[in-house]
Amino acid sequence: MQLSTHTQDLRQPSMVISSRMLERLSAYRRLLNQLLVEHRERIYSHELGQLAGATPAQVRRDVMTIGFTGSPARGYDIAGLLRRISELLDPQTESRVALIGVGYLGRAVLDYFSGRNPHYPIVAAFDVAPEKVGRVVHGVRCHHVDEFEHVAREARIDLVIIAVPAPAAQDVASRAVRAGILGILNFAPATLHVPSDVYVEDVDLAATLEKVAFFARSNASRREVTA
Amino acid sequence: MQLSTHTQDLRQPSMVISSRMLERLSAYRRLLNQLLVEHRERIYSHELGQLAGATPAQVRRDVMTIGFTGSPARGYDIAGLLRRISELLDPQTESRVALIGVGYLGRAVLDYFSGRNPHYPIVAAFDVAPEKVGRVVHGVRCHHVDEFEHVAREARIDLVIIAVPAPAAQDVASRAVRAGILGILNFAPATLHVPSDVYVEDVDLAATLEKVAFFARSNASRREVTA
DNA sequence: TCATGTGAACCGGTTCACAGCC
DNA sequence: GGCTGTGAACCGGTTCACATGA
Repeated sequence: MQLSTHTQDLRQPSMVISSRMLERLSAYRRLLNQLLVEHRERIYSHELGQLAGATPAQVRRDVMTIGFTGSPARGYDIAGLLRRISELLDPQTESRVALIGVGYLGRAVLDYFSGRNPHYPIVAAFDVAPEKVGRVVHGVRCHHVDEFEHVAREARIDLVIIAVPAPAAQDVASRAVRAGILGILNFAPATLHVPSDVYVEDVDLAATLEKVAFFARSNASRREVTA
Repeated sequence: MQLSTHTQDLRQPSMVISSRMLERLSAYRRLLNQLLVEHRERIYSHELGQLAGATPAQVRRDVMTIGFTGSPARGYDIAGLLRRISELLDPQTESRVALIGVGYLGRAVLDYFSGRNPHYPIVAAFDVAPEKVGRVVHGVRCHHVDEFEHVAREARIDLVIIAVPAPAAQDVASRAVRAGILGILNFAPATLHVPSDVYVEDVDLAATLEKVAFFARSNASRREVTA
């Protein structure tokens, strides 16, 4: 019999949350927060769905999956649902983040995250350029990449954001893995090869723009055909 | 009987390319390009799969879907496959892009794309800050957002990249739609409501980092359990 | 009446497994 | 033998449709 507290205390034992669903939960949370600020108290699945760009059925399914319950008469309690989602998404302990690569994109990322979400503080930055090493950018000290393992263990880094040129990406990823990090947000257009217990999320800006162009075009030709 | 050239000439009549598959095709292309530079001529599905982080079956299925054929004895011809993928992904006419929001992220995007891919030139930027309007950033002139419709029609903009604060996002998106653009790459953490023939791709950096943290954590606890 | 909760059907995408061929 | 090409099975995620309840 298991009596000690453990990480599942507040979570359904066998709840499986997919990547897609996690994105929706993020969106719901953002919207519910806004609604709460506007002193709105309750909401129906079709309203939240409309706001989040999801179907009512999907909202109900998501809410059900995370083990929250509304009432047919009054919909969902906004504050309660918000609490439940945050309980699920926010880590028990903060996840400490390092940025590798302090170019334009890296600085944008620093700016974007600095002071934004206390659950994911960026506590160190790394680069190879001598003029950047030693500097403090957006409140974060920049170290040389060669010191990564040392500094990362010291600062107890859990996650890294890779914003280096593609040819350097695998190298810094391998360093990060050696330093025991658990997850990577990769902006470099390169496929990272890491052990399967390290989670990698790729954000390829060029490919994303290509995608927009591609589907925008196919929408356009559909428009021509139907016109 | 249809004799005139039209956009389907080089494409399979009823080929359906999903979002996921498009991302893989981008990755294949990147890798094939590299291989070609290294004077490699042929490649097997399991090799390309390994490089791209896909299964051999998936590579074969993708190649089949785009109507390219290899040989069991020698695998795929790299140059030929590359040509076929580019034929599919690259637009017949360039897609002209505008950036809205010239903050850190906007500038990073400008830097990232400036001179990179001639198929998607960023030809104009927009902001509301008086000190930015009129300036030239990374080779792109910055206009006031109020002039969007006028400038966008003049410059024949097809796509916009939105990098403004969330509260301003819907407004600039609506302007863009009114100006007749076809696709939006949206970095603002807001759900954009646009007509269904406008393609929107959201990139939410905060949510993405949250996702990495979430799955990194669940990997970690799995690691503890199996350890 | 109208909304939630949910089993069941559905759908798109992935993987299997094998025929055909060098 | 080992690869490609591909129908068929499979799987996860979405949507349907209806029982239930205020």
